[in-house]
Amino acid sequence: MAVTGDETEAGSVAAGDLANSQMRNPTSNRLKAESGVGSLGSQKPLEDALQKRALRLMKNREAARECRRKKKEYVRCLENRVAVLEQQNKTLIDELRALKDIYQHKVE
DNA sequence: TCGCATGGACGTCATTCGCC
DNA sequence: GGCGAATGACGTCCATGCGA
Repeated sequence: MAVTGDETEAGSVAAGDLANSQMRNPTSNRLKAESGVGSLGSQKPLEDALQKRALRLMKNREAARECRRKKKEYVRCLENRVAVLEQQNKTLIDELRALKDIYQHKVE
């Protein structure tokens, strides 16, 4: 466990990640292209596009968190099930051994 | 003590899936 | 078909452990 949930919770983006994402994503250029806003004309469509993008990123960020939480829970459940089944298997093997033993003594 | 390997968590993008 | 939610893939950061 390196980074606790509390440290990076609730929209506090790690500085490195922020820089990273800005480096990788030529967002403003793409938005300009998408919104049809060039060097001239109203800034409104661009603002709308930026706002829409920010909202989408925020929602996706939260969705990703929830997705990871569910995945971890799922894995935990599977691990528990494995433990239970292994125990059952041991018990059944012991039972079988005991029954074989009883049978053997009766035959003799 | 330093450099490296590893693992966990994160954000973003691309894709898939289900609903309208 | 379009749209939003869910998820896989990827790159990054950070903490920790370990050997030189």
